Amino acid sequence: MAKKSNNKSCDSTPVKLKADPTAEEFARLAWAIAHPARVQIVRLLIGREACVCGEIVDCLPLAQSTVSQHLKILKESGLIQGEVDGPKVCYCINPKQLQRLKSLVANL
Amino acid sequence: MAKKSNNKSCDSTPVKLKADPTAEEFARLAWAIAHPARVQIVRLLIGREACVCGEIVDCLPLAQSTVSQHLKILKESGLIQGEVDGPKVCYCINPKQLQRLKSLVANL
DNA sequence: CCTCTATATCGTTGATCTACGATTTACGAT
DNA sequence: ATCGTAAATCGTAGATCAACGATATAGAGG
Repeated sequence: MAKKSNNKSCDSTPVKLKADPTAEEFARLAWAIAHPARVQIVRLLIGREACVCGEIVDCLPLAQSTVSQHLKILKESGLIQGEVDGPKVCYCINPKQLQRLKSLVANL
Repeated sequence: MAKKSNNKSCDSTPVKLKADPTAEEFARLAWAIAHPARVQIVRLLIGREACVCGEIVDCLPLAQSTVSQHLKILKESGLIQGEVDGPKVCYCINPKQLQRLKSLVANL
């Protein structure tokens, strides 16, 4: 292929950046925590090791169904895990995925 | 066991968590970078010191107006800065705000 | 079985995002 | 003054989010 007459490359990339899987993973994780309620939930779980869903609901000024939605989003991102404990559900941080997020941000 | 009629505190917080300014700042910054295109823009600027808007557009598979929108979002978050350079605009990272993001995530 | 509690899911509403083409604005050069 | 280029903004359409109340589900206990 002929070189472009006007070299409009960025860095050493000759063409447009394709969908970068790392960028997408980064964006997915960043988005999961990109809401004040979810930041608070994550912080709460980091500080408590584990927490029953009802306690989380009591800590936030949101309806139970809304909190449940946020928990679902965090769970889908892998940042937290939920474990059924009788009629309740106990949530905790997933240290591995949290570390992944920290690593991605630290290496920016 | 009597129902904990009023003691529904999490941790040592006696009542519902109010809107936490730090959580909101965190969410705002995380949200700014919570899109693959914005991740790529930030990475590009970190690796290049500075970059003219047109080069960024050429690096992404998006229309110029869309890239301009993403740049605006990043600029509003403080993560990047734009400086007019003749008819062009030169963007660069704002190291202070990037450090703020890193610090918030690292201290999770 | 029935009931109570805890949680998830459904359905809806309004707000916000994302993308684009078209237009406008700003600046340098002719 | 006019033109051309670079960038921002406008206007719009479709998708997704965030919040809620209502409802469904699952397990514990009477």
